[in-house]
Amino acid sequence: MQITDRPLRADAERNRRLLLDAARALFAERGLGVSLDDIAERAGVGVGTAYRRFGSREALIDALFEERVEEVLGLAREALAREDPWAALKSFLESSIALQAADRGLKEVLLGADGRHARVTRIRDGMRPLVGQIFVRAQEAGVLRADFAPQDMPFLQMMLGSVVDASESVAPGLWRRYLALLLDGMRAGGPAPGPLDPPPVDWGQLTDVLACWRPPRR
Amino acid sequence: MQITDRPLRADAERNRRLLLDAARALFAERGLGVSLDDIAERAGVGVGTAYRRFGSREALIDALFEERVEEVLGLAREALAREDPWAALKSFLESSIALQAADRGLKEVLLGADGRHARVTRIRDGMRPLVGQIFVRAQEAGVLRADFAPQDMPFLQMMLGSVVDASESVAPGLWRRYLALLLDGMRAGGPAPGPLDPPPVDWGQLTDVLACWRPPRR
DNA sequence: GCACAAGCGGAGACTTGTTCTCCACTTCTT
DNA sequence: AAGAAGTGGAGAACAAGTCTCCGCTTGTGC
Repeated sequence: MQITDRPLRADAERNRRLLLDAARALFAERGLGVSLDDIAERAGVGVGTAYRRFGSREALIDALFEERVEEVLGLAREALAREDPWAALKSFLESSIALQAADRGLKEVLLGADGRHARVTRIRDGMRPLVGQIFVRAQEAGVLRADFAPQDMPFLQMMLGSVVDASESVAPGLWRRYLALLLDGMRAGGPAPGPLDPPPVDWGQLTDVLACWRPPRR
Repeated sequence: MQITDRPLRADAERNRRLLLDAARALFAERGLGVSLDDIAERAGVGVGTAYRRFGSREALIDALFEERVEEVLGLAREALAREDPWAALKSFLESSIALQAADRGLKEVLLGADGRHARVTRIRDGMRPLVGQIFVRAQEAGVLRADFAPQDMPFLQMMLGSVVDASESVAPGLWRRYLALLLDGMRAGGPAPGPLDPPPVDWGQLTDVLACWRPPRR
């Protein structure tokens, strides 16, 4: 474990960056489950180097996601900045799922496999009031059904996340179809729902999707 | 591997049943991932016995789920027997998710982790026309939105399945809330949606749910 | 340039968790 | 009572990960 803050030698610093970059790419594409060995290989350095630099996979994850907390909170703030309360809700859901679809690792950090961890509670605490505000505003404007609650948010993420996981490689963006469906269910009053945007997958694609569906761990 | 069909000795037959029963219980509660060793332990017999009787975990799974295909198809037929096309759709969704919630192993077989397998295609082929009929009937009656398709069905199962997995131990039946939401999104015309039936989880429960959420395998 | 602390690579020890084998022993069956 | 059938469970074989160790290499300061 590296503790001192004496500056690293130039080559060591370069390797640190290579590792961080490799980790970011691998976490994004395969989730937090990737081994430090895999990351080291991708970075083109030995495993030993990876362990000397970060001590453990956990520490590397912390180093990586530290910087991204703000990015996520930013999406909520951006959504809140919109005039129209419904558009705010919609854009928040859309952008946060898109972020999750683009980065499996981030999704796993946010949904909190391992909720005890500080990195999770930090994000969650920052998020809660913002999400609350988005919801309340939409409900006061009468566009979001009154029996909906901010606690429902993570479940929407979960549901759409499961579609992302299953279908992203076969029909990327299919999740938007089900987001549209959910939004129609969440809408109170207002105009008739628009058409379900991405069309459904065809039977062949469906077979492919199900062929690589995997049950959740444990 | 047991191939001959000469009748088993009485004690061997009894052990076979014990194993099947133990497997059924364990698959239901923990999914297809349980090891044959675990099953043998639960059954109160040695591992050797389990392997002599079934040859492999796969063979045991086949033996077990063989008999349940009909049970699942039965749900669809039962739903189709209903007068009201919307009630048929609703009850089919409800009963099939309830079945999945009660039996993780069955869910994994149906959603097809391992779609190449014969047991899956059998169910799927039997299911397709029935689901198609339920959908078409609801659409012709003008109660199901026209841009919905039978291929959407497995994704509904997936989405609700992810809620089941995450929340069943903390807030059993919470999935009904999101089923109600989805149904409201799927409905065309007709009466205003009823209230979202189970209320949302509270913040404490949500923390518990997220604390044991696990990302999908691989 | 040279000395040497800092850093490196990656084989392999260790861990955990499976699947499956083997065979001395026990139990049914006739 | 004999012997065929069946049993249990230690442990071999494998898989996939985490992390250590140490001989060799390299950047840095003088």
